[in-house]
Amino acid sequence: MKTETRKQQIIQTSAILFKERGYSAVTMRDIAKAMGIKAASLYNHIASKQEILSDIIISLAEEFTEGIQCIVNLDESSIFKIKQIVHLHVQITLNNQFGMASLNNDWMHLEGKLDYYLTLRKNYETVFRQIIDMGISRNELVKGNSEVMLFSLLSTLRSLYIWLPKKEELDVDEFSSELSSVLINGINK
Amino acid sequence: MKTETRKQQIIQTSAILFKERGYSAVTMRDIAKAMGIKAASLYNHIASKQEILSDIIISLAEEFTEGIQCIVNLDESSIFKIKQIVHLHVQITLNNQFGMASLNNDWMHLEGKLDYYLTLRKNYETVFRQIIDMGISRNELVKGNSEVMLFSLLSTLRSLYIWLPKKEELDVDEFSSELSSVLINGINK
DNA sequence: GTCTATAGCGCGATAGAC
DNA sequence: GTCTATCGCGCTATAGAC
Repeated sequence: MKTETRKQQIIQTSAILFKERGYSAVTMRDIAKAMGIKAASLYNHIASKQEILSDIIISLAEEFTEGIQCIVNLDESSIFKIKQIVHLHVQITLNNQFGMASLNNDWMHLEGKLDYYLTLRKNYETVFRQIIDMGISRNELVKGNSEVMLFSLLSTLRSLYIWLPKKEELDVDEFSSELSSVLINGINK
Repeated sequence: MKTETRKQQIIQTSAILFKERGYSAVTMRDIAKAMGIKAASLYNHIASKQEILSDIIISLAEEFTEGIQCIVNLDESSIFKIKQIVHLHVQITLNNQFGMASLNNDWMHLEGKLDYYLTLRKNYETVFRQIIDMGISRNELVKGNSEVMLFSLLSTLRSLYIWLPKKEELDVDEFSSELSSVLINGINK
């Protein structure tokens, strides 16, 4: 339909503002002003402010879910799978720098789709945990607290949206493997 | 003064709500209701909603600044200093679980003290970077991208407030050294 | 130190003209 | 598809009684 591109413009503009100040602090008037139109005009393309947030977050959450499902089914070592997960996060974050802020910080403001989001997120963490546990039992990863490993890896990957924009002329594959190296091998000489 | 404890109750209650929904989504009526009083009564103890946020964030930021200043001046290896930084984050986060959410997510809503906060944060990151760079030049850390190391360490440490509350009967020193091990030595066998 | 009442403003969203 | 005008409501903060 014709309004689809305009709707995408609204969502993209909103994501930029949501990253700067958070969903609750951004008004429909702010979004409209950033697009050079009046707030009332937004409602020809979207049903509500809530729908904007929902579109941003759910599409990203589904992208991560699909990505990790592919990775977990590979017939590869856990180290390889973790490197693929790092690459997945770098890739999605580079393509959705602004939306990632909402995914991380504003999911609790979802109304209709909160339960769905929580299911996706829980599933993602469960699959990631399985990959780590498999690595430990196969002797590919150190015997340690797998919860601490999961926490450390996920915290770093979920914060990429803050750091990646600061890097100019970033080589995706190079950065991805540098980050994998730090996460997997540590920083100790 | 007499109102000091009541003011601290307001700040603590606010921090809990700010962690759940963010500064902008929490109203003075919410805070008052959680304390069993009316919103107008809050203003006998605090000047504005902004003052609550400012108190939460600045006191924590100053605590981190003091902590890392002590650590950087130690005559110890960079590995030891990094372990001390991990311990600093675990300790402060355990004592200020709720406030840490505001420090991480709501600093952009500071008004009067935004510049001061940004100075403290920049200083913290600079000192942390110095410790890492010193470690590399002294051959204590692997030769690699120090920005990636700093990013990875700080992301994990700044996310502790999300994970630590989920751990029951946590042994601080044990968790702290498990986390240090994962961050410093990685997860590779 | 808490209350009721309310000022003054901005919010999300709708109606209807063009 | 955008506009002006506006509804109904909730926001932070203040005034003044008790």
